[in-house]
This record gives sequence, structure tokens and C-alpha cells, in this order.
Amino acid sequence: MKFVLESNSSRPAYHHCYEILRDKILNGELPGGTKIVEEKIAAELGVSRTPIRDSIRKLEYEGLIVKKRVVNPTEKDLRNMFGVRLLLEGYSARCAANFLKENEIEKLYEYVEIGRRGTKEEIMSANESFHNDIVKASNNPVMIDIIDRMQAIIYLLRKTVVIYNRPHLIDEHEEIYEAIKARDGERAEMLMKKHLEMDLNFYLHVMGR
Amino acid sequence: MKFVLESNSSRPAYHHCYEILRDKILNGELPGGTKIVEEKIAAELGVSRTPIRDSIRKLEYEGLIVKKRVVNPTEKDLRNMFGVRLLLEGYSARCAANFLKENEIEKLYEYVEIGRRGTKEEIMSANESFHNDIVKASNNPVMIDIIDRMQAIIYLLRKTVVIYNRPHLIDEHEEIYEAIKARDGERAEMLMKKHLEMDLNFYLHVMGR
DNA sequence: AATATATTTTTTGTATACAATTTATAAATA
DNA sequence: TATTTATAAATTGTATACAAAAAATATATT
Repeated sequence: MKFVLESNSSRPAYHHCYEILRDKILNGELPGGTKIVEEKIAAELGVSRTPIRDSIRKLEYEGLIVKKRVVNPTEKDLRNMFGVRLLLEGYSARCAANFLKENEIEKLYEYVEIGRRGTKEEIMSANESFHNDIVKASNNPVMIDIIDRMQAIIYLLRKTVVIYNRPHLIDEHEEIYEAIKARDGERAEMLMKKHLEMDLNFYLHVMGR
Repeated sequence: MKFVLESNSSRPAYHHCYEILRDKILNGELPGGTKIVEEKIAAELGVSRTPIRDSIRKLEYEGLIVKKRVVNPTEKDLRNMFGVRLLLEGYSARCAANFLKENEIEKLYEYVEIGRRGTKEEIMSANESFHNDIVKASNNPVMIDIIDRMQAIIYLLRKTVVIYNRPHLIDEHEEIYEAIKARDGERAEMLMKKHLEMDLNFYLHVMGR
């Protein structure tokens, strides 16, 4: 049996366990609905239940585990999370228009181009970066943290809801980019909100079948 | 020694411990900066370290404990939290104007009246209710949860920053109430944002000395 | 066969012991 | 005296054992 954790690691085991468990959830190895049993995970990672419990608690707090199972976001969950995202990412887009440097704005355009010409993996990564770079423009770690947590939960659905090639998605990104480049904060905010609403409706449409 | 926790309790001990610890932090019994030592708390509550660890972890996630100490929010923390509150509570005020029933709106006015005529404790409670009722109008549990967590942290400062009788505070509440009563969502949102900005500046002014 | 009840198994919650780490204290050196 | 360095104390991290609770299975009853 190959243990994932070696004893010579410098950081506490529960932190490593947390990261490994989180990865397993996000990469789909532990799909939504999977029962998380402390002893099973502990044996897999070659540690006792104690650090595993800590990591599970953290993931519960983050909303990735609910009642000892990998979360399966409902439509209502999606609506609620997008309701918050709309406001925070809309504001972030306004910040991006007001504060981003020219070269940072050009990076946004590169993401748009990759969205048009890249492979599936490149497109997915570029689309994430497009949003993340804009969120960072808020320069507000509290806000960034809230958005990151919600994005992680929404990310879980990417196998059910293939969103990277949703119609108009890249066009919408380009429009947002153009508003930011034109330093039109109000328009950037409005377009980001519209864009996220389109995303939400796509999720709801695919899930509601 | 009188133990706070009895063994006949129905819910897990770590949940009780969490609530008791949280109360002690919020009511000032454990002021900002206090070192939280697992064994000490465990002895006080008559349980082992295990459930105490769980509750401390939860309070760490919530931001009430940072590095084993009761949090002491910095000016930057305040700015960041208010940045988020502005957006979410502004939106909530708009919802209140659009969706609240007449009798719910009249409750808001009662809070304003208590703010003018009540005792210190009555005023503090009414001011909290004024915000909480508006936040609930968002009807978005994700949003409500985020705001509640930030309010808890800000609440810790109430001994340092006596805000319940800040100049204009009740007048601002009344203006927000009037906009909601007039079903003017846009104005309610704008006034709530202004109101929270005034709050923030008051905190920053008192802290920056 | 369907429902209820008892029994077993699994899983979680808690206490405790000890190891690893961090923090505080004392001693030594410049 | 101030600053290192060594030592001791306090505190946290981890493993483990057992109790409590929950879940699953089998048995009995209608």
C-alpha cells in the first residue's frame, strides 16, 4: 500500500489531508453524493481519523461536503450563489475598468483569444482566469475568498453542465473586455451581471431536465 | 466546580461548546486578543479537548478566532468587510422596497422610533433588527449567512467603537425606511450604501486614534 | 408482501496518552 | 545591558480505544 502522506512533511497532516481531499472532490474522483467515511479516507491517506476529521470539517464549512457527503448543489443553491456572484463580480468588473493596468487588460484579451482558438482544456482554464483576474481587481481579499468558495462549488457541476462552450460565452467575455479597455466601469459591471445571468440560466436549463 | 455541559444533552458536545465559546467571544467575556487554550476551555466546560478543538476550528473558519486568539479586526479588515456589506445590504434594501409587506415595513419604523426613545440596550437591539430584517428581505440564505458572519466580527468592536448613538444614524435609518415605504428600491439601495459608508468612516475615525 | 420490531454492523463522538512543536524562561556570551 | 543560546514548560497535533448514535440487516408480526 502506497501512503500518500510521508511523515517528513513540514506542515501538519490535517492540512495536507484537506488539500488532497479537496482535490479529489474538485477533480471528480469523489463525485457529488459520495459518502465520506472518516476511517476509509484515513486508511487511504495513511493517517489516523483525527486529521481527517479536521479536513472534513473544513470542507463542510466551505460547502463542498454536506452531511458527510460530497455536495450536490440544487437549483436553489445555484440561484442563491449566483445572486451573490452577480453583485460581487459585477463590482469587480467595475474595479477592473477603473484600476487595471493596460498590460493586465491585454491579458484579458488573450483569454478571449484562447477561448476562440484553444483546446477544451485551454479554453476552460482561460475562462477561469478571465473571471479570476477580474475578481482580483477588487483588491478585496474578503470578497475574493467568498467568490472563490462559490466558484469551487459551481465548478463541481462542470461534468453535468458543460459550460465552456456555451453559445455566446466568449462573445460576452469580449464585450466585458472591451468595456474594461474603454474604462467604462458602469458598462463593465452591467455586462458582467448579464453574463453571469446567462451562465445561471444555462446551468438551470441543463439541470432542469 | 459547576460544569456548563450536562451529559444528558441531546446534541453533540462540540456543538454546545461552539455556541458557548461564541457567546463568550461576542459578549466580551473573551475580549479581542485573548489566547484561546484548548485545555483551559475544556476544563471550564467539563469536556475533553476533542470537542473543544472542533468548536475552535469552526470559529476560526468564521473569523472570530485567528491564530488561537480572539480576533482583533484591523482597519483593512473593516474596509474589506464593509466593501462586501455595501453591495449585499444595498441589494437587500432594494429587495425590501420591492417585496416587503406593509406590516413588515411598519416594523422597520418601530425600530426607528425605539432608536429615538429607547434605552441604550433597546436602541442597540432595534438597530440590529433594522438591518437584519432588511437583509432577510433578500430571501437569499447564502447572502444572509455571509452578512451575519461579517456582522458578528464587526459586533466585537462595539465596546471600542460606541456606534449606537452615532450622529445621524437614526435619521439615516428613517430615510431608508421612507424609501422602502415609498417602494423606491433604487433610492433605498443608494441610501443603505451611504449609511454603511458613514458607519465605516465612524469606525475608522474612532480606531485611527 | 408489507410493516414493524429487534439485532447486528457501521460510523461518528469523545476521552486520553503521547509525540511534535511552539512558546516562555533561564543561562551564557559579547 | 543586550543578544544569543540552551533548557524547561506549555500547547498543539496525532493515534488509539471505547462509548454513543446511526444505518443496515434480519426477524417477527400483521
